[in-house]
Amino acid sequence: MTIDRVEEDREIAPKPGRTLVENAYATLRREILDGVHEPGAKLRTEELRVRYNISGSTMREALTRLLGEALVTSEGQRGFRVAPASIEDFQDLTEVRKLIETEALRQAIALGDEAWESQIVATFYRLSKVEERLAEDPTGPLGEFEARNREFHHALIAACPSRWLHHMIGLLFQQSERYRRIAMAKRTIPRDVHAEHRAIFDATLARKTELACQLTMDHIERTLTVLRNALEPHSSL
Amino acid sequence: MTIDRVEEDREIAPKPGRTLVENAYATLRREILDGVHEPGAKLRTEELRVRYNISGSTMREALTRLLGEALVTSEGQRGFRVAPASIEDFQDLTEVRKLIETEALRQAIALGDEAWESQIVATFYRLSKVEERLAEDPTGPLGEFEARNREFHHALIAACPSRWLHHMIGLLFQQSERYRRIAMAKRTIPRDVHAEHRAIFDATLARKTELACQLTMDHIERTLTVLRNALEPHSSL
DNA sequence: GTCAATAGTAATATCGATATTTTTGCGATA
DNA sequence: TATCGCAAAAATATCGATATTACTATTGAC
Repeated sequence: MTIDRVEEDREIAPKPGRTLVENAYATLRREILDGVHEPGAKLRTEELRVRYNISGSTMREALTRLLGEALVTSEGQRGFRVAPASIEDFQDLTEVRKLIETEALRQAIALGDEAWESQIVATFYRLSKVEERLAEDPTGPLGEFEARNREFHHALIAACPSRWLHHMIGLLFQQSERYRRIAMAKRTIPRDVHAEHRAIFDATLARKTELACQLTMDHIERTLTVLRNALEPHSSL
Repeated sequence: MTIDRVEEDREIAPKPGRTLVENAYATLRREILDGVHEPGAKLRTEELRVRYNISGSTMREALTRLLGEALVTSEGQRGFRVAPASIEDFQDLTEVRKLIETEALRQAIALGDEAWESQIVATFYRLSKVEERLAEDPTGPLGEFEARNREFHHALIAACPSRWLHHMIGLLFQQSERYRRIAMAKRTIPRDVHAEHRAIFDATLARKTELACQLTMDHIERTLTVLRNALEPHSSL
């Protein structure tokens, strides 16, 4: 396992205001999204509870929380596992995201006000900065990129008033994060992510609804293409 | 509270194969969906753990599970509550369901085989039976109706291959159950649910995609209309 | 040599008690 | 009379140990 090595790099910073379950939950989620725990891997409560310095029941509660986000699975009396990942799952994820995120974008463009626009501008700027740094040093701040990327994409659809659309988009976006991580590492075909973001940015602010939606779908689809090309046929994730 | 009264009616039947958390989780979920615990009501672990004869940590785990299905909320160090309900929330739910379920239906009609068709026929038959009984005795087996209704609607889209679409539809359908319960009780405008189901049934088996989708949207929308009419303006749920 | 039964081991699920935090009740002060 | 502070009470979060179940390896029978 790569756990020990990661332990050195990553400072597990338990935020003080939060409860112990919340901290364990947040940390474990990040580790799963980062691929520290491989898809399908067993998550032994004993092992984890030592790792996070909490008790058994508390650890179970954290694991149960991830269950609802479909990042871990649990079978009867045989404990927890990291949710499996497959190219088929990612393909499915991609299609559903295209459907739902474009709908949210449509609504956002129709309803967005000036505050909405300015947030898009702000998050796009911050994303661009980290993209620049990442272009120079590809081993750079991947975690920060993910955060800025999420912020930008969220800002685009922030004016969509549907709580449930937001909820599902959040869920699906998070799921995709696991796959994005692999795609960025194994990238074989060239890709100018920044250009894609700029195109979506321009189209959205110009209120060109159909163009913005089409660009968004292409953007979502592209990560799938990258991952498909990077993977040998039948190789696992 | 109405808890004591309900305790008489409902036999809490802990299925033997399952674990204690699973039982408590299943029971509590059903009670929330049935409105035993009002939206926004506090869920004290002490109270519940006595009710279900389980320990504190175990009860917390069950509650945490409901968190992922958005039936329960939790705030920092101040416990759990039943997720709030509002007409606005139901309206949102309705819109999103229209979007997602029609997409799934489209795919199902495009891909469904004979086994798919036969399952629709079977579940429609069973649903019709309970609808008949319910027409004669409106205070009848509401729980069974919900089950058959769910089975029928699931059969319609069973041929849709997208796991994620199914996952979200399940989530949203469950959420709607809380509101459906209220709508059926407070029904003020007449409604022939059976006719609606038959129309969807016919259109789907005839592979009339657009018609089936339109009927499905109307069907989903109608419960919202009923609920709107039944409610005084600004009255809570 | 394969299979089945089983004892021993590892892991999971559950419990009951304790530590911690929030809420409540009440009197003092302005 | 309002409100502020503080102590008591209630509720929540967490712990460490135990009961229960699943897994594993070994033995014995065919």
